[in-house]
Amino acid sequence: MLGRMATIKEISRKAGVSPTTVANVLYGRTAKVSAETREKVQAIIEEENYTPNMGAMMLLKNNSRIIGVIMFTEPRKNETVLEDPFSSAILGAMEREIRESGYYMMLYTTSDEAEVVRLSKAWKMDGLILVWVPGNICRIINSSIDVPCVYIDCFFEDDEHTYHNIGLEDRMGGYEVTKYLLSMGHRNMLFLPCNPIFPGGDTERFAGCKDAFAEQGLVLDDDASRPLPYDRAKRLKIYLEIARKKTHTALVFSSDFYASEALTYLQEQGIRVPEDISITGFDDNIFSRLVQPRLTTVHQDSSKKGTLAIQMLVKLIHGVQVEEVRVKLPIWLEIRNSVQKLS
Amino acid sequence: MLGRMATIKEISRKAGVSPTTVANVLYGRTAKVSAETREKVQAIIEEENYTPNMGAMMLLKNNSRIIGVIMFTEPRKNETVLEDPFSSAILGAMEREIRESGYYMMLYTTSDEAEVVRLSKAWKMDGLILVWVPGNICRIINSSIDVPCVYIDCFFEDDEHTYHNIGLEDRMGGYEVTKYLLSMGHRNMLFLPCNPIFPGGDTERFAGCKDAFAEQGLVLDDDASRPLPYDRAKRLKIYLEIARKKTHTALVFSSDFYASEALTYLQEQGIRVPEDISITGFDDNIFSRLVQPRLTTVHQDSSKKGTLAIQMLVKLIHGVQVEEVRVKLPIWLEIRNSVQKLS
DNA sequence: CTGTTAGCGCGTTCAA
DNA sequence: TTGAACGCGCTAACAG
Repeated sequence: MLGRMATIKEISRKAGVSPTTVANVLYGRTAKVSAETREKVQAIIEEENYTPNMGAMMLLKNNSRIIGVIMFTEPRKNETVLEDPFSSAILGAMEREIRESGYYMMLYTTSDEAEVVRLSKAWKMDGLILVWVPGNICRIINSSIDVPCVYIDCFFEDDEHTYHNIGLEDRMGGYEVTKYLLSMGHRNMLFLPCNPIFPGGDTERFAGCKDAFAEQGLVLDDDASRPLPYDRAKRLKIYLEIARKKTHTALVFSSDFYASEALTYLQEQGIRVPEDISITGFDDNIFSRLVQPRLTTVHQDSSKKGTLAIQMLVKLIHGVQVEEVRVKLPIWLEIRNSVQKLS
Repeated sequence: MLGRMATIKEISRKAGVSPTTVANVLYGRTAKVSAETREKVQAIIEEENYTPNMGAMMLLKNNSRIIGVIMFTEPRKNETVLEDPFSSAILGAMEREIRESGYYMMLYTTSDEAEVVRLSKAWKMDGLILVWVPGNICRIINSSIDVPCVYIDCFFEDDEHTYHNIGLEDRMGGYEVTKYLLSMGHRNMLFLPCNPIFPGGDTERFAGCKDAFAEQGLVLDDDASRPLPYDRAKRLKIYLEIARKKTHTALVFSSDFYASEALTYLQEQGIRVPEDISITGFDDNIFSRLVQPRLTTVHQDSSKKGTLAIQMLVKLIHGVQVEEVRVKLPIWLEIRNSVQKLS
């Protein structure tokens, strides 16, 4: 307990045996140690609360039992991604699953693939979780890293590598919400993706919106998508501008976070939701149930993404073949009160 | 880039020099290496994207540059604490500060102090951040661990050890909000702490509530505090029961999370806020600005807690004396629309 | 002046 | 039941 952690050498000295004998006791090689010695050594091991020095283990086994969790931030985005409640749900689930699987979690935020490679090798990581990594960088990482990688919400540009990904029925999400809006009489909708730079989930969701239009023999063109900036003040300006123009009857957001931000702000500016403009979200997290009116939104299970990702990664680490390489978790539409029926 | 990380030995072999020469180049001992050799070796180092094996470093230096971030969960609380937006704000700030200070972040959730001790020693951690640790466990940790520890939102039972803590003007928070309620004519308030087990911030806040009453020559007795259970369904039942009894005119919550939960739920049950009952929050996070009416709440800067904690820890690691051992970050009352003026 | 050999830190296994 | 050797980075001491 006190002072520094006991080493095998110290324990062996206290017990008056060799380090090898201590190791034999530790690993239950009873055939190699007399019962008497075994008990004496065991007692000291417990007394000293012995745990191996992970540095020595790394050197010896060439691995560390560390799972690196890498959250990609975009270079332009200065605030930390972790503050998003969506990532904290995933993170919480991962921490738990990593710990319960007997691994350790190293958390790192970056937008530099070289750093990821260096980190994983310096720490002899057993595996990596990569969240929101752009497709071109996934390719670099997969060809530079030789330990298992599981991606979360990533989209890949090539098929040279086998990518393991935990994703979502994004396209179906866009489709479902748009189909609903159409059924409520909306024809002029605006899609507001979160992410101004990378193609990814947002692109898929917008494709789903188009699908719903096409199904009705209608066309939703590319002008109907307006990416949101990272700066809150700029976003608010955009919300107001759009609502005042009255060219759209419905705003389709790609996250509950921005949807509730817009809803709240527009109300403060005297614009009624859904009477003046309809709003939909995406995620079905706590935000969608706090605002008044409650947000009609697309449900997804964020924690499950984290849990599944770790379970898949641990399988890969153990060399178990994973049948489903690209998981797409189901979504469903959660209808509440933020959409107006148009006559 | 490809395959495993290059070792000094491999680089020395490629350059046709000894490992020592490579080390001399790495550490800029120019006097010991000819300019020609230096450049040749330097080129290979960069080409191979060399980084030291952290396991070897741990063995050599007896530290790891790992900062352990330990989130205490209560044994009864099964859900992960990380999903709380409050902890994600702190966490995000810490991740950033740790990375920018050149350390690595290992994240771990537990309620077992022995595990904390073992973890910190096995990994030769340079320092620890401990969040929401009960006082009796702080004592054990401080006497068993010989690396710097900085606590966040902890309360200590003894003065044998020097505890470094980043906390909040909790008592002042309870005082300010209660003073405001009194000024609005409320005399029957109920304080609803988050944490049914440990004394801590909630106790301080409640003491602040009593201070405000005492200042007016009034008494707030212990019945005016009702801890909330972790089970959501049970909480909702409590909210409704209290509101229906009409014995209290104001509910003083210890977090925006529960305050907005209650506000939303009571509204769904046909109870008007603040006309039928007033509600106040604590934290001033996004929740308080999403609900309608906006929550009157006590402001605190969660991210700053994380940043300051890491800055203090890094100082301690570097052996720098820290003048302010127990930081209490300021709070202020944020008045919005969830409190009714009583005549 | 330039470069090398030797040895430490720790846990594990093979050969003795 | 034990000594020796290995994995890797770093530095003190030493050789060319």
